[in-house]
Amino acid sequence: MEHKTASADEQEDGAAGEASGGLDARVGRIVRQTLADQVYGDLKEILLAGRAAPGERFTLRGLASAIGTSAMPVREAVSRLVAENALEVLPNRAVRVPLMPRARFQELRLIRCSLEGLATEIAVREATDVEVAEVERFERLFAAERDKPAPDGAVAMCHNKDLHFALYRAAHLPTLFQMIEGLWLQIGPVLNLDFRAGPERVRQGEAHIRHAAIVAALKARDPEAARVALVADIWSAGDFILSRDVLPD
Amino acid sequence: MEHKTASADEQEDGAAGEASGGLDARVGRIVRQTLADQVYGDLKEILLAGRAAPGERFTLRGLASAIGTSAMPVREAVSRLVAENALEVLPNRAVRVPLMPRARFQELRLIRCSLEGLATEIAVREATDVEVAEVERFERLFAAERDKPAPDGAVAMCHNKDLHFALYRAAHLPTLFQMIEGLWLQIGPVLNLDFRAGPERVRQGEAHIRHAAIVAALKARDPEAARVALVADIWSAGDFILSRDVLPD
DNA sequence: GTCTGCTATGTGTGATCACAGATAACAGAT
DNA sequence: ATCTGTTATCTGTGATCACACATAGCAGAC
Repeated sequence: MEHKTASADEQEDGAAGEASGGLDARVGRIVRQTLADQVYGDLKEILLAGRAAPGERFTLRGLASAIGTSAMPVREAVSRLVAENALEVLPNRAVRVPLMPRARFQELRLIRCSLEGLATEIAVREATDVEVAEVERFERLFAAERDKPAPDGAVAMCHNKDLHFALYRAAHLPTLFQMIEGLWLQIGPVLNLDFRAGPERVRQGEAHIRHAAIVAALKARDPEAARVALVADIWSAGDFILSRDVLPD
Repeated sequence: MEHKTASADEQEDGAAGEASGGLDARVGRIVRQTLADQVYGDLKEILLAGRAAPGERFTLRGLASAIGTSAMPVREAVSRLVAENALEVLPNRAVRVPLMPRARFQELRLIRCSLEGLATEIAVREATDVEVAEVERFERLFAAERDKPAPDGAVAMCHNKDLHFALYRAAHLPTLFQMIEGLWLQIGPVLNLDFRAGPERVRQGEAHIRHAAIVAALKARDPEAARVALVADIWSAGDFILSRDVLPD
């Protein structure tokens, strides 16, 4: 029915009176942060940073006591992560970070190429100048880490993530961004295996070449070239991981 | 570390003894069905079938008493749906099925073209003969409903969904399929607006043309043609909804 | 009549308790 | 020594209770 009038007004504004002038305009909106949201964010960060190994198991009560809350918020956070395939519950009701069989890894790579390629194309067309500059900044940070005498894999991985995410954010498509984030949540634990493989990975890898190509295409506003470079980046990084024999099946 | 040895064995088999011969091999595995899973499935079905209007609000306790359980399983099910953007919680902590602003609808259409296009391409290459036959069957059911004197929009919509999902399932990529399902979960409530627009929508729509093209390309094993036809299907259906003025913003 | 402030009701959130089932350690038999 | 059956502990699941907060309804003042 009239779902249009039913809402869309209680979304942003709470003050029904005058819009500006008084004290009302100066107080920042308080953001509700439930405990479950907090736990969810923490687990997400752990997964994205690759600080959890595939197959690693944990318990609700253990997490709860570690954080200092009851099991309830943890339960809710885990439910969300399970819905996003970032965690899984075994038939025995045990919770763990999912394994990554080769087939699943290849499927995720395929999906990533499609979705992140799309985001890249659009970002190249829609990015503001400051967003372009930010992508370029992370590209330089990554390159700088690579050229160090003793590159730190974890730091490089972080810059890599920031570079990609800055690019995808520039597409200004929130749902697409969120879906990509969900994909990274799933591959995070294995990407970690890649970047912690040792400094030689960062050195001999072709990531910096792809990154340079992406940034060049971005500055030249060439969507197709950017997409091709990004797909090459994803694909070659995947090949490296597949070439090592760390994935089961 | 050795996450490989840590598991992958307690996944499928519970019997550690001999593989066959005894009674063990004949008993079917019991599937655990938690209450939360049940509620989750129910809500999912409601959303997919379009039996919930955008903006519609509900309460945990209300749902719980309607189903006959406590609020806890409902809470967990809602958490998952929220994580998938199929439901949303307002800052006031109210739960509702999300509104669909035009921009969001267009974004989802874009993502759908990318993901469902990918699934279609692969399905055309990977589908078995029985899967091809099943897609064709749903295509005929849809066409039959369309040619009736008084087509039923809901029935047509159901056949449409079955047709698409049978196609995507034939790609044999579980994660991709799940992501597409998540997208349909989000557009379900507005797709409903489309198909309930009246019989003339089913009649004058170009869906059946696209569907026929998809099936033809599938049988001819022409992935690119199938993808093009599918994208055209998604795009034109979206245009129809956009042309009506039911979406806010 | 309109607006302000209070009150009552209902909501989500989190804690705690009870229960079914799974894992693991252990005792006994072969 | 290996295997089997038992028991003890722990884990997820669901119910129930307590609390903070939002909304709606109502009374009072201007």
